[in-house]
Amino acid sequence: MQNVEDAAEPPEPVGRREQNKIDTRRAIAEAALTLARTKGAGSFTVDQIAARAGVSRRTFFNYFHSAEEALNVSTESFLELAISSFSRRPAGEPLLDAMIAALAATAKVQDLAVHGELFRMAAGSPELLRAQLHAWERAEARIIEAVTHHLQGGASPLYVSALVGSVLSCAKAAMHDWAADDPDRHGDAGAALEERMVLALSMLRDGFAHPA
Amino acid sequence: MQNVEDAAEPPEPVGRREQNKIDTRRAIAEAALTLARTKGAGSFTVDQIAARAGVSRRTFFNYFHSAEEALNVSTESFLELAISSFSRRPAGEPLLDAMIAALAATAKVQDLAVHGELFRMAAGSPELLRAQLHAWERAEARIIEAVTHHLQGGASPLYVSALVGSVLSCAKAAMHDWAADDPDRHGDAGAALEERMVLALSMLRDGFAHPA
DNA sequence: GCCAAATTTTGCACACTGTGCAAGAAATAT
DNA sequence: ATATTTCTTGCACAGTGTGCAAAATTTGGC
Repeated sequence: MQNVEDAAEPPEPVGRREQNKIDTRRAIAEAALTLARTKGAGSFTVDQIAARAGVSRRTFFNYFHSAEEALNVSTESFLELAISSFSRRPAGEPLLDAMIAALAATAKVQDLAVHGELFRMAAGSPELLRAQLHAWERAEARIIEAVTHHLQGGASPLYVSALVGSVLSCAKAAMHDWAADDPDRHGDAGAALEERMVLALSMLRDGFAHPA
Repeated sequence: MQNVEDAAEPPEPVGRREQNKIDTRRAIAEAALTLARTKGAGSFTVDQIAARAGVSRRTFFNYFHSAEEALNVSTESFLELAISSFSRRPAGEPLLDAMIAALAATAKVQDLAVHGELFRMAAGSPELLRAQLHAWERAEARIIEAVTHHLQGGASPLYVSALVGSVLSCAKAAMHDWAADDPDRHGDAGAALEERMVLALSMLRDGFAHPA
């Protein structure tokens, strides 16, 4: 039982400590999601999550500040991926193009069904909604920082934050619209979401001149 | 003590019941704001608010769901005003123009210093930030509804929600930028905020083509 | 393999939150 | 004046979130 990790990561010393933490985190998040599916968004307790994940109540709070935060792991990772995707765009590329490309790419990759679920759940759970909004807000702050750095002083703070906010609003609108469609209809969910992302961001680029 | 209200409102039967509720609400909100200023954003309890407002803890919860909600009365009323201002715009007016005008008008009228304060407080209090984001979200939903109604089916849901989200993001960015400036510098805060609103929304109308 | 140091988990205590309920107080209607 | 509606309050109760110190686990040196 010693060679658990000799396939993928060369310079990654994944000791048992870190691996255990990752596993625990995942177990908690999964437990929370299962409970949300079973009993509904705001209708279960931290104790239930902890029990299902096989940890103590106290340990749960070592990983998350609230039940809703545990549910949003998926949202966070989506945004995380979008950010890293953006930061890997070529330097000269126009901002909006880079953002569109990054978001569209992310829409393909991610485990999308869950996001639709979460979006819909949030409609009936204020606490969950607040947590999601907060996650987007944190992502926005990070993207603003990245873009500011990317433009190297070539734009006012107001410009950057208005731009980033608008882009994320369009992405959110796209996800909202996408999630509102009945969940498991046509085959490629990724394509459907990507299409809407591109569409919404094109509208933005147009300055919303044409009510398409 | 019988003619307490015979000066301004002709057809408004403001009974003692309603007036008391209004007063209580205001007293609670003020108490919360005072405490936030004194002890810091997340560093006081509901009991303290209730005590200072002269009501029972239970009554507090009859008016607000949380301490943060009580703090956000001001934010809510700002958005409320913006919405009603928008809905009074002439029918033929282009959407973006109407929204710009509505927000700019609201920026002048409102009791602005408090908003700056709240924005800055939110930076150090996750719970308050979430509450504010939630307030904006609720306003967004209402505006989307208003705009949809205003356009009478002439635009896709995606267009409307992307547009409204972007506009509000710009407004938020403007307030953020405005609040970040040192609080009490030049005379007319309203003008400063209005200017930024118009600026940010002009950028939006440009499709953010020029990094001004 | 075994022990010491570092880190993580856990139980416990404690202050605080948010809500249902029923009794009491205040405003309104008759 | 009194009956009725509406608001306030106290109480109970389940749940939250965090500090703290005692286990339990992992890591590294020998």
